Amino acid sequence: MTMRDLSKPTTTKEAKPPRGRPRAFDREAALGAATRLFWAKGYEATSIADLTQAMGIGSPSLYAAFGSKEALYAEALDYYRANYQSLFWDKFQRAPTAREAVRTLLVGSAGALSGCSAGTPSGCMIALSSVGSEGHRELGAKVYEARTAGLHALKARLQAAVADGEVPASVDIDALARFVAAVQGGMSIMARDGANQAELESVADVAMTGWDARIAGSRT
Amino acid sequence: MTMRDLSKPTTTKEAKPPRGRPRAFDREAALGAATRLFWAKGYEATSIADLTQAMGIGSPSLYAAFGSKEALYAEALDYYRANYQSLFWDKFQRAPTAREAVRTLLVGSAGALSGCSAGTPSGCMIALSSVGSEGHRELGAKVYEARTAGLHALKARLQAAVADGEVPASVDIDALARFVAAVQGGMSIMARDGANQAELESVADVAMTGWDARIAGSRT
DNA sequence: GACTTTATATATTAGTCGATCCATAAATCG
DNA sequence: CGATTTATGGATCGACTAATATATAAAGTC
Repeated sequence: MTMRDLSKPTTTKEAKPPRGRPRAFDREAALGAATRLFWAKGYEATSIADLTQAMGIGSPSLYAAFGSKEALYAEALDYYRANYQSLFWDKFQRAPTAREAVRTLLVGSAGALSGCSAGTPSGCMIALSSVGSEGHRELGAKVYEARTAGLHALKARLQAAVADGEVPASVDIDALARFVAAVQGGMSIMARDGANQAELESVADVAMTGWDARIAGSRT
Repeated sequence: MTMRDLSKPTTTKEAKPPRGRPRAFDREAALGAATRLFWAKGYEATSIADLTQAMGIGSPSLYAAFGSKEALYAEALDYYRANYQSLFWDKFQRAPTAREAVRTLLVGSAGALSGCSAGTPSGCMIALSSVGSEGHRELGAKVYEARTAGLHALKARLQAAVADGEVPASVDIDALARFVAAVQGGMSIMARDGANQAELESVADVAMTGWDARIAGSRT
């Protein structure tokens, strides 16, 4: 007669616990710990021993839950995008104008990348990942896709702005999008070197000056 | 009686060959090969076996000549700066104006980072190095110094431009220098993802628009 | 020539890597 | 209850890691 009795009867899964011994750790929390470790140290430099210690589990549990180090890294990339990168990309998507979208993206990046959120490494895990150069082709392709997704989002927003009349059609959309992506990537490198939020925001500020000049200049 | 007899008598070193068996390989060439391998794969992912194969020597010769993997990487950083990075930083130093210095730096970076020079990896070895995050503190400090050296050169050139009257004193020197450094760093990330020279040059072009607007805007 | 010094090639070191085996524990099913 | 299924902890696997020991080779010095 409680709400609990009716809360999930229509969902096909999760009604019954699985057959065998239940997992003794929180899979999501362990994945989060692994993500932050990969984020801070990179793929190659992070060992299974490092991971099991940070996750608080034994290696057999790690392999049972995630399959392999590569599979764990792939899941960590998804976890990062969903739980950290989305913070400022969501604002980008919701902004009313392309200019405000880019501005909030760069300013939000300045805050997030400088490591203000306690317990998170500095810089973007995806921008700074070099797993593709280290000989892991599949993971490299996944990181590459994640990186280009940002560039495509910028291009799409700019094209929409051209359609809306916010941005003149004479603007080089690709160049402007790549410029914003490059500034954001550079901010990650500087963040890893210890740049603080104010310093990164000043970069974003200059970049917005460039944005405005580029759009104003194309009207001639 | 030949020129050779007189060419180096005043130099205290290199006159005589060293005492024992002479080295059978070209140390500089081997260092160059090691540099390009570290450059392409990063420190952690490059093994001694990879290095000895690329350098064409055995591991005892490597350790006799360079000391350790870390010492070899440190020398590779110096080799990179002297033989690759100097190509576009020299132009920066020789440019008559700060604007031309920055422009030639970014355009030169676009060419060099996109891997046009045959046989060199894409992107900047120093900008993309994550050796400091991988737990190697000394090497990380060396990479950090190399990265900040570029930023300091930019600041110094801007200050000189202010003294010359090229740039108004109201300009935020630090922000502008960091902006240029960030753009250059972002270009390295894009280069590693396969961006070609024209794409990187378009980024440099937008960045220069930002530079001009920033300086013009500060006059108000 | 004998002696010293340095470099190379082969083989090997102790340690760490990612990944598993095994025995035991903890749950559901019948 | 026994049977089945899954998870865990400890031990361990072969492969690879950075770094060396040993023996031989090639140079200068005397």
